[in-house]
Amino acid sequence: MTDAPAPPSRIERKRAQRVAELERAAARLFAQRGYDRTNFEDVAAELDLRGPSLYHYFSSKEDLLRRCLQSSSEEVLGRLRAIVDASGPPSAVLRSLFREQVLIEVRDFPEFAPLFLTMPVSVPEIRAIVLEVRRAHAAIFEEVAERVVDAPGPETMRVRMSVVFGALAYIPEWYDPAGRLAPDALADEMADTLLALFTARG
Amino acid sequence: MTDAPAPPSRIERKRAQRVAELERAAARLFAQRGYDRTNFEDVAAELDLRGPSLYHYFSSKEDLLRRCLQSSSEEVLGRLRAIVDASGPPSAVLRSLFREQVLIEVRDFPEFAPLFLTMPVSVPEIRAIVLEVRRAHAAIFEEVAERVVDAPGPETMRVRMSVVFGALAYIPEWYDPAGRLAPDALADEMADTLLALFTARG
Amino acid sequence: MTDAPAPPSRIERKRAQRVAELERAAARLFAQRGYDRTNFEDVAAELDLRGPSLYHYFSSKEDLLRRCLQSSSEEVLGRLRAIVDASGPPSAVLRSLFREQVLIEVRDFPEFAPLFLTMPVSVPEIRAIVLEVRRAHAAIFEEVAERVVDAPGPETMRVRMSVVFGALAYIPEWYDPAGRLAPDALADEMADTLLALFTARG
Amino acid sequence: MTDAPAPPSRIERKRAQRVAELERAAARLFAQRGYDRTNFEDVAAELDLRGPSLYHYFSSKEDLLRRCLQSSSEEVLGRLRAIVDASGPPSAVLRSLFREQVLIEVRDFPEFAPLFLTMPVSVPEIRAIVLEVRRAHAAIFEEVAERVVDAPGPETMRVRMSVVFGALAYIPEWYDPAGRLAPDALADEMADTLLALFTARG
DNA sequence: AATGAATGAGTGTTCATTCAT
DNA sequence: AATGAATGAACACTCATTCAT
Repeated sequence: MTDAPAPPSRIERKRAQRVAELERAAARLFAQRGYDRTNFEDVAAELDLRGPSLYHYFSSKEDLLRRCLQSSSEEVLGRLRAIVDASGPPSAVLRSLFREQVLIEVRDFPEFAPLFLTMPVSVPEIRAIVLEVRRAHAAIFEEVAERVVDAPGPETMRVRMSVVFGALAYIPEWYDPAGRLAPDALADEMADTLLALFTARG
Repeated sequence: MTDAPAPPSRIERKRAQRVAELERAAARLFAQRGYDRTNFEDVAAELDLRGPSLYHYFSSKEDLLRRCLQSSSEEVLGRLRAIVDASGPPSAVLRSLFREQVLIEVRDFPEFAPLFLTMPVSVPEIRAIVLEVRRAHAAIFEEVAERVVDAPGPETMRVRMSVVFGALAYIPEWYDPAGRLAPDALADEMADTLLALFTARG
Repeated sequence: MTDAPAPPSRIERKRAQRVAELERAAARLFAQRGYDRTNFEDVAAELDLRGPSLYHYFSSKEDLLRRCLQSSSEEVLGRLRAIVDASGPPSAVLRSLFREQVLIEVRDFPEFAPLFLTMPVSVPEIRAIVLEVRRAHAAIFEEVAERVVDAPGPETMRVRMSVVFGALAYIPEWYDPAGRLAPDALADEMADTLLALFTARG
Repeated sequence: MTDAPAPPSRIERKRAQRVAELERAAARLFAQRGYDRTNFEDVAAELDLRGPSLYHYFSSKEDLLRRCLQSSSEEVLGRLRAIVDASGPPSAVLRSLFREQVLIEVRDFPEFAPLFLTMPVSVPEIRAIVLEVRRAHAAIFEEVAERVVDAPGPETMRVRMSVVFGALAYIPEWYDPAGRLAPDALADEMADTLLALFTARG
């Protein structure tokens, strides 16, 4: 009864690509300057457009941010869940999660990661979205972490997880991809360091 | 050359107190809403004043933020340096630093800590101040940390320090002072966890 | 000198019909929301078109309104003049005019009547058109009315005519075609009431 | 327990006067151009101010209109009710109401009357206010009119009242205060004409 | 004929800042 | 010291209009 999902026409593909470009540009500016200090004119200028043109693709500034968050979170959470689904000893899975998260932040989605990690969002409705994504993100790590460690107290566990998330969130603030530490090396080093929080003798 | 420091008159003391109150109120709002979403009218309202009255105490909004940062950073860095100056084995000093930092964040300066840690500052000049304070803050920890650990590579050290700072910066984002974990307990737990990064067998 | 009026081709007829549909849709929205709050996108949507498509039929928004006014005023004025042209005692003609005007407003052209009567037009050029139509419209009634009444002073006449036009213009504001009073009954009642202004003993 | 109503200070009186001036200026423009075509800049310019300055007195454009409606409707309805309260034969009271209404429109509140009578309001919330005032306004006339006339059918009554309100609402559209007909003369003429709708032999 | 894309002009609104009182 | 008044700058958003396809 429902229409078969029509293959995207050439015009739809072009539009989708434009939206993706705009989201990337917007995410970069949002992360750099914060949501409030980022205006439509500047986002549009990144693609040689004028501000009001963005309204052909996004219904409002809030909508623009929402879509940045949504499309990137889907991708990121998908990748992390794929790792969890692959079998293996829990500690190996956890280490892979750490590595993947680092690579996501510094190599694959450097524009989007700060949106969830550090960008302050004053609009309450969007703040809720960010928190929800963070919760889903945290749940992935916590589920695996609990299978690695032999049950410390719940508060101890919470503190250790906070160290993990704090450390991961902090990466974009200090890591310089042009520096001596390659993304892969950072991923390994960080993964080992964080894994030790759960496997080392306390 | 300079005037002898005259003892502060009663009026001057009153003014200094007012400034301190305003700084605290402003810091609270800055941390809650971000710098851009915080306006003079609302800061002034916290002390039953109107917006323009703040110009008797601060020359601009930027100046207000700068002074919030300055007065709190002086206090915080002073307390941390005092711990370093007290003698003791490096690992004990490092642990005390961690504890102190946690207590500063959650018990003694909950209003000010987010200013350095998470508040996004788009004004470049102030961003520089924040970065400078962070650098001084980090230096205190790094100096001690280097005496604790038996020289891993510099990149390893950098990653570990980033875990420390990330974890410490993340605390205000998740810690609920009204929850089961008392500030002192959090301080101990966090101190132990972070110290293990440097003392545990790698 | 002019081209012989070629018979309208099928395409031309289709186009004329489309124009008429668009005018009716536009008139409805203009009357409902006012000229300023009515946009091309919404007018076009009534015929499952997009905004810019209207430029195939109208050269501007102002032109659209102008044509709404023109085509409806031609029809309306034509019908009223036809009544005047039919012979009969002046009071009977005047009564018929009142009836016809009421039926035009509530039954035959409910979309267009408010355009002349109540829609505010801020665009000066169009305001002039509306006023011109109103003048032609008024002239029809005044010519007959003057033959009915035995010459009261010109100011008295003017006041009475203003009552007539005011009352007629007010109808779309209060009359509910779905209510107890059928269009024909309203037309009779209103015609009698207005006619009494000119025939009753003063 | 409650504070005695403090006498308005000099500064409060000045502000109230300013608000009244702004309301009058705004009403004039709203009536002339309609709500949508009237912008803050132009309203402010009437008092040699700039647009944003109006936000010291009105919280929004909608608020400005709302206050125009409120303050004028209070005054107008008060004056009409005072006439009803004064004793006298119903037909004399009704005639006085008609006179007063005419004088309100053309002499005392020429700026405000069109707001209720002819200005189209697209903002639904304000439309409701206008309708509510119109209802209260109509109720005053209807109550007296019903005591004048010896019970025609309800529909006849409704039509006659619609003629009254239509005629009264139409006045600002055609009456020229600089013309031959003085406000008082118009008031008398109109009052007699409208009264005849209820007293003349049908 | 129809429209997706784009834009310039215009507008309501916020707010840091100035100044006279 | 405090503030009411005022404003310029900035910005989100709307919309009629143009144009290439």
